[in-house]
Amino acid sequence: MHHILFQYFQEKTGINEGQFQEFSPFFQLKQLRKNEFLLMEKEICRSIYFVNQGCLRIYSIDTEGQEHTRYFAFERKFASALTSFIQKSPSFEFIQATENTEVLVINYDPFFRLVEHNSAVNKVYRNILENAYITSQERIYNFLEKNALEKLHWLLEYQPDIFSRLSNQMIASYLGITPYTLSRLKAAL
Amino acid sequence: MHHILFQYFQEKTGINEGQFQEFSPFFQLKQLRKNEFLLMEKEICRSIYFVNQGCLRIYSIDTEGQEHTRYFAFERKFASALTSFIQKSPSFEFIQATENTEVLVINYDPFFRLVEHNSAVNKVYRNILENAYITSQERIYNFLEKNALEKLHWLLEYQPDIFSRLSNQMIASYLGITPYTLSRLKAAL
DNA sequence: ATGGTTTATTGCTCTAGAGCAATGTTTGGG
DNA sequence: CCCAAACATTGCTCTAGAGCAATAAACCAT
Repeated sequence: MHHILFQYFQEKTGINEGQFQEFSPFFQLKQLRKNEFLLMEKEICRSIYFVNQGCLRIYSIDTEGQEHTRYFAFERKFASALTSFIQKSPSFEFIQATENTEVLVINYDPFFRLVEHNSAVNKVYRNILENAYITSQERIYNFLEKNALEKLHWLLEYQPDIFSRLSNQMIASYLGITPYTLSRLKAAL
Repeated sequence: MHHILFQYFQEKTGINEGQFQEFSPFFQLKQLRKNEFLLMEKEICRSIYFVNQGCLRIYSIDTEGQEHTRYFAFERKFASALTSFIQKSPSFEFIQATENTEVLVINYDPFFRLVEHNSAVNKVYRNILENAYITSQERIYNFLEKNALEKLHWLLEYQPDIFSRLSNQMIASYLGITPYTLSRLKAAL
């Protein structure tokens, strides 16, 4: 069950199975049922998750009760409420499984010990941060520069699979528009 | 002139002056006049900059000609078009000095050699990435959850110094609103 | 299959903020 | 110190998309 994670590390760092096994026991398997939460708002996020199968949704709820989805982590993706995890601060984000999901979990202390002392984990963490940043930038510029229709086109082009696995409500909250607007735009496509 | 950078490294990693001098020659001093560019759109960003004195503005121009400012790097901050720098891809961002500015420059190859082989630089790079991500998130949630007036209040609270050093046009482009709206809101405060 | 709950669609109204134009104010180079 | 160019303010109009309400469709547990 660590096989997918090994592949991931191999691609990113070129390590072999022996080197992988030095730290793989720190990643523990966890099964989640649809809608189960890994993290609630205000809790400190103490783990990073690697999705073997399924999907995690990371979102926040603003003062008006609006949900804002930041990220959908599908297979072979790491996910965490990174700001909370890094700073050990209360999270403003929720992490929830959108379907039955299998994840590998690693906790803060072993993770950062490995970041300091294992060059493969160091490199993968750097890679996670780099990708988190780049994804985040892409999102900002999509919000700034695109209107609702352009955002929808962007999503259709770059993440079309999202439409078959997630509800319109979730997609709308990801695009930063209302489900009403999303519905109208889809009808007019 | 590397003194401020040494302080920065000392705070973040606890290294001493001897350890700092092992890599500090890779950072070279550069003087910029007001409005001078460090990077134009479509160029590949091949350096990271540390601001000794002054301010760098990182911004993009969208298809409608609108400027969007992502970041103001004041004293003691690192700045780069990170996405371009990391991926060696053409930048969609500009980097420009908003006033006469003194920076320390380090280029891609020596930088990443140091990231791999010098634990202080590795740690500082991780820290740059973590902060870049956290800042970026903060910005996304500010855009999603706040209206124009709330964004202005947020800026007044957390970065009030910006108002005395930068034009309203730049501030508006940072908040994602028009200068008209900013002007009206300020008048009504 | 069947009924009840959740989710999606669509007509209608309303508003925050964009954009233009005209005017006033600041700034810095000669 | 002065004047041109850049920058800021403000009245007015317009629009993308929010929000509500009513209806239709999809989903799920028994």
